[in-house]
Amino acid sequence: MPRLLKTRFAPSPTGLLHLGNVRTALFNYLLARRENGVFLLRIEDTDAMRGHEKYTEALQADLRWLGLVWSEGPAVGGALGPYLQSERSAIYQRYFAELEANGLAYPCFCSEHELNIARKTALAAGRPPRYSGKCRQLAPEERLARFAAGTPATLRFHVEDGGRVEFEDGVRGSQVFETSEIGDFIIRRSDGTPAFFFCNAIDDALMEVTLVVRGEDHLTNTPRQILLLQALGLPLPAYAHIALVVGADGAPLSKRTGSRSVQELREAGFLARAVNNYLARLGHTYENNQLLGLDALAAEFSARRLHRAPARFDEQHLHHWQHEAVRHASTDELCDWVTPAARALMPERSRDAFLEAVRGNVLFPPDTERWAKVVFGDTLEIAHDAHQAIEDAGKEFFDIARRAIEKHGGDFKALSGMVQHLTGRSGKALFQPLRAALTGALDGPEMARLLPLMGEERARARLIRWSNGAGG
RNA sequence: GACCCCAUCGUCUAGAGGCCUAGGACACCGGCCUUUCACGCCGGCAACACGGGUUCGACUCCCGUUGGGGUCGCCA
Repeated sequence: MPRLLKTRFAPSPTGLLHLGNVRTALFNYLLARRENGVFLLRIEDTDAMRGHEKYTEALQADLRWLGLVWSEGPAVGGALGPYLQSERSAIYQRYFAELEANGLAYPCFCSEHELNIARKTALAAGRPPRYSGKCRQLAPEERLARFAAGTPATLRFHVEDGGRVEFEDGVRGSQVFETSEIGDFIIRRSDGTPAFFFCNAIDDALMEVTLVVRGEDHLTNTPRQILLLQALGLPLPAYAHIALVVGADGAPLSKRTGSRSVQELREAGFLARAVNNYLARLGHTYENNQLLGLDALAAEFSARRLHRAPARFDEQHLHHWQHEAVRHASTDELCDWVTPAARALMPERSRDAFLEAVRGNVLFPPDTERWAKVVFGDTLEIAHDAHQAIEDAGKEFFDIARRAIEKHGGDFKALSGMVQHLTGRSGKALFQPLRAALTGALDGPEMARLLPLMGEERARARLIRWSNGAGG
């Protein structure tokens, strides 16, 4: 009988969520959703660093913004909580005690400094930088003496040499690791807090997570967690390690290579649907090239369709999905999305028509504001090339244009037709100066849609400005 | 350094031995639409990292080389 699929996202609130993080969250969400399973959120705030509450809140806001709702975790609860690791100390203590009682873990008195030196010497000598196991040999009385002296101690999990750990990775296939390559690792820090390898694995088991989808950076750490879980007799989840996202230069994602936090993307005006569509296709493939909603994204998501090589972040692709998202957004959505200044400029009754007119030509809210100013604003900025086009057309041209607008109002086709007829100009020579004087630019949305929104008075004034002034 | 993972157009990718004259998307270029530009629509350019095998046949399998990524933390 197959267990209900339960995936999880277990971020550490040490900073804002970025593209790589949130992609992992998305994949977990999509998998759970496709199977009607559970998507769980757990906050790994063990080091209790300052500011973590701020980030805990921020990460939940980011997830909600993207629509990646969790059905178990902080804020929504669940039977297997608490879902903040900082509230689970008592649980961890039990397992530490069990491990120690069974002789599977031992206190280590080596100082950080000492360990660093050992690691460096090992590396320099071409040996693997693995813990020597020094404190494992300590006699009981020696341990007692150190404790009595107040020497700080960590707790190490003992990994026996000569074994092997095998598991099936959901995206990489079967994996085999020798235990001799692992070494004893720390599961409790000297300040008593649990280390990542430990609480992460324990919680997955205790919270009944059935599938762990995480970055490839955890692949070679997986055998440690399996060993731990086996030592404790806890159930093992299935694992799937996804390739990491790298920057345009192929190096790990950094601010330098365009990696931005989800918060920054949202503030820049990216639409959640654009981010989701981009991320779901980064290292994964869909037959459908249309903009998809989360449910459609989930329906065709498959771990088998995940590419195993690191994927490069490409801003152009993100922009493509942003363009699609803007194109398909409802006018209500767009109205919420534009800048407050643009919103203030748009008259209620021409709001929808305006948004429909410009949506194909805008990517971000400031772009919309630009057109709102052009269409509804009183002053007009004229770009250099536009100014040139106006001058080239000459004053007589605008005398005629003025008369045309007085006759035809917001009917751009009739207006331009009349100007063509009376000036003999057509094509570029006809439309560019008209567009330049009316909008201050040589490119933009269809004039036939902008002019009626602009209103006859505003348009007329803009044409008169370049004419001989007669009839002002 | 050891171990692990990976390698198809510039980028994201399809491809599970003959369906490949290597398909799609983004970008780019061209055309159409629009009496202008943009939007939209249509089309084009463009890749199997290299070297050995295995096979009647290799993008697909094996080995090596090169390149990239990851892990080996009292970070998660």
